[in-house]
Amino acid sequence: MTSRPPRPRERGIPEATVARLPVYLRALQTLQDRGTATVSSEGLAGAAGVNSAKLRKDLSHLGSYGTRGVGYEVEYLIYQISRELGLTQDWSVAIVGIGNLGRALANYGGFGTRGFRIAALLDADPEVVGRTVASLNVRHIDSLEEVVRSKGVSIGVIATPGGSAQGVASRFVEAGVTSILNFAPVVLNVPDGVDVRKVDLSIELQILAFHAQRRADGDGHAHRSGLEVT
Amino acid sequence: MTSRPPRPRERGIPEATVARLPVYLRALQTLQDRGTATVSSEGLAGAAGVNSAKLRKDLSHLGSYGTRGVGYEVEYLIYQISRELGLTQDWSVAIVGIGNLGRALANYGGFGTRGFRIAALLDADPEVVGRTVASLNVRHIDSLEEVVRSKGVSIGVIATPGGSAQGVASRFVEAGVTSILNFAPVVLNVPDGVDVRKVDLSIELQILAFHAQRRADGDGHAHRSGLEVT
DNA sequence: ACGTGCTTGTGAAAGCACGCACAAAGTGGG
DNA sequence: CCCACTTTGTGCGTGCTTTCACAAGCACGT
Repeated sequence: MTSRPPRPRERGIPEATVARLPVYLRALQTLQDRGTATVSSEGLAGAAGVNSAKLRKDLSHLGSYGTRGVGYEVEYLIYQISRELGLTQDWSVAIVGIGNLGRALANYGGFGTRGFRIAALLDADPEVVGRTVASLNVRHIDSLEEVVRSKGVSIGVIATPGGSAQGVASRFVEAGVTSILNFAPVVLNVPDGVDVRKVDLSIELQILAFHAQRRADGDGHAHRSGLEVT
Repeated sequence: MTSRPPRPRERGIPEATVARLPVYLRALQTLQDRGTATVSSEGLAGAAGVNSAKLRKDLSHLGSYGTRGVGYEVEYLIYQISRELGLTQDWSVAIVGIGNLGRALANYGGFGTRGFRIAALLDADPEVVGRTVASLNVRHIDSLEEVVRSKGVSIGVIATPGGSAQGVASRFVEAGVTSILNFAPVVLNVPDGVDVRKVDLSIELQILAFHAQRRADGDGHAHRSGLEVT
């Protein structure tokens, strides 16, 4: 907002930082909704649940967007992080598997404020195909390739049972989708150049159980809190 | 199965390893279902999507459960990992927020084969309270404390809208729950000694978008695939 | 009984990530 | 104009993670 950034970035943001940027972004949006115009690293770090030095180092990877003695301008920083994450363009998302989880995803309107548009819902069950979910018509899985092409889908979400996941993934890849978010409890096999991220409910529970057990039998010392899925 | 483990473990499994154990466990169960009795580190690593040296080092933290020249006995290793993760005991789980996501979680029967029992479903909406979901009666959120006590709930799952999440978390903590799995898009504030893990759909999408953008504009070199949520 | 072949378990090195602590830089008051 | 105060950006030490490479160990055939 002040002047044009001299050197926007120089290729090479650490993976750990990338994983935290969305958290900062959300905290910033909350602040903006409250009418806050400026925030210090300390304040933002508190809202995001991280150390302030870590926050500053993370932000320094995108450029020098703060003002010493003052802090960061909320609106400007939102824009810079959004741009870095690629949210200034629209991403077209297709969800396969319209069970409870698929429906939850489809109805989860606020996908990081904007940047993501759910372009299609697909399922194999003839009972589900043809229904309307989140004001979208559920189409049959056989039309996956056609849908990807016509809607320009660039991100595929897999919310099917484990058994069907690999097949769907392969079809996504075949159709040219190179970003996949997998909710099915299987390890997907994809060629190089395809980016797969996995979200697994039972894995998270198992990690919690491990720490709970550790606290229970070892006992004595408490465990650090605020663990994040990074 | 052979002989009793001499030194089961010696307190201090790296966090990164703990996060991968559930993945190994699932891969092992898949192998067992196929009737495989023995597997090499190479084979298991392939099924779990990791480097075989990493797998061996991970397993070495639990003890020496392999046989050189042969590999690991599937059944025995399943038992050891389950025990380490604390899955040999039963964990009682309560889910708050029975929207689409809450229902998806409630119906997701195969919680890592076993170890987790969904003990209660809670919601604030009078429209939902009293209904039956996954053969459980949905109770009102006001009975949270009573339910935690009577059912011995040790893990709380929050699947509410963001606005209600902190309140629910505080009530869980107040009631003595020290493990929380949070699906709401907010940073929870909890005292030390409480373990919070967060699963956030839109954060995962944003990370995918970042890599996709990077591939698109920078282009040239492909990006490593098979990223996991660790 | 012994050698061959395969696989584990682990020392060592390289790479990352985190957090402290401070210099650099900007603001505002006098 | 200068000084005191605030907050950013970062150099550096520390500890964790990953990967390589190989010695140690076990099974099996002869």
